[in-house]
Amino acid sequence: MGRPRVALLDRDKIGAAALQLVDRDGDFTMPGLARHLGVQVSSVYHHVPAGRAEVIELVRVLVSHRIDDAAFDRLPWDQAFVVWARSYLDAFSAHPAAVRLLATEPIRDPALLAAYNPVAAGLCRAGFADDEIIAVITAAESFFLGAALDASAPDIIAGGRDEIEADLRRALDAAPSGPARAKQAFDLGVDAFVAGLRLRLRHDCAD
Amino acid sequence: MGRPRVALLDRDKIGAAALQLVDRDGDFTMPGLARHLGVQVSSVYHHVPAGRAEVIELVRVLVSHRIDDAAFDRLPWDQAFVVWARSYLDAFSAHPAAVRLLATEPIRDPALLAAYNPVAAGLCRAGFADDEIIAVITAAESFFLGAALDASAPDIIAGGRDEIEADLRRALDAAPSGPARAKQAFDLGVDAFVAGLRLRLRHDCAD
DNA sequence: ACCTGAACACCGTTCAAGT
DNA sequence: ACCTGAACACCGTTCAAGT
Repeated sequence: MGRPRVALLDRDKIGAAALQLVDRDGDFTMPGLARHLGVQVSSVYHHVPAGRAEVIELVRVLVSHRIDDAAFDRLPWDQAFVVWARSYLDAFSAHPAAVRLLATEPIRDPALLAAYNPVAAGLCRAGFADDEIIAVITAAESFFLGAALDASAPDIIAGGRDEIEADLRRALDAAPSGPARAKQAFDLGVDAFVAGLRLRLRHDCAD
Repeated sequence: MGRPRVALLDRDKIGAAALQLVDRDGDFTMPGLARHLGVQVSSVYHHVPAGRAEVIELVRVLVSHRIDDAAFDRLPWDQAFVVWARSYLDAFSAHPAAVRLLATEPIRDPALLAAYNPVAAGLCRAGFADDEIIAVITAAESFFLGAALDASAPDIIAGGRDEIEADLRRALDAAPSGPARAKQAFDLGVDAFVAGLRLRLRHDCAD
């Protein structure tokens, strides 16, 4: 067939198709992606020279798109932080299977780094020390990612409770089940983390 | 050759060999694992019917072995929490490549669940509400896992700073580099989280 | 530049066959 | 029970060849 008069493929189509497959099947393969696009595998590689890893980065951009870090420009830092956290979990929870794909692949797109601008600016205005801001962002994101992985994981198999003792059993029985479990843990974590940061900010001022 | 007079393989050897390969190569394959053990692939499957996923669980047990949750039996909860957190990160940092393997695979071994007994008991004695204890543990572990992933990730590519604005740039310049970066973020996160939990505990008592 | 078609080395898993 | 040897379907990636 050779070169078509209008290009059949572009990076946007490839990323969107990959995300679609991940949402549907929990994963994607390069041949499966090509099939889904009605094209040969080698055609995909022409638009995505780094192969599968690059496709995963395209998926990352699509999934990360809904993260709202602009709240730092219009709200006090602690309220903005909660909005940021929620939007982060929401963005990843909308594509549970994608989380496992994105968690282990290092971020390649430097443009995604720029998304932390409003966060850094907000934390700076809040009074965090210059040499602590990256640590705050990193710790927050570590928690967000871990929570997203937790939320995307299949429910804990409560079977085989033989070795579980009283305290843990009572805690397990009292805990909510289903999606509410992950949500409670996330809200508690965000709440505790922000409260801890608030305290740290106050102590810094006292110095 | 048929059945040997003494069994060549057992689950311990398989797990240890897999972890060794992961530490050396960053990953393992079933054929590579068999080769490393001087055996045919099908022999491995005889000891590990669920295949690769089961081998990963063997690796998880080996890596998780050094997590010290017994501190909750001998220290105040907040001090024990810090010991637990540190040992968790240390255990995973000793096998950085294994983290990516373990993060995405759901935990299958119910015996690993029993390891939370001392944690649950300690948090219960500390005064946390029954229906909050699992949330505290889950939030903590989400953060630990996210931090372990962060620590095992290759260093951020600081190149292409075109889109990075002043605040973020100043924060990046002031932040430590190398392993110290992940460590600072982890310590700050643990500190803030524990401080937030302490506050929550105090509020509960005031009710 | 953009796509096809065919190929390569390799993967996870299975299964009949041996002792 | 425990291991061998061979096979299956499939994967990620590459490359010459077409227009």
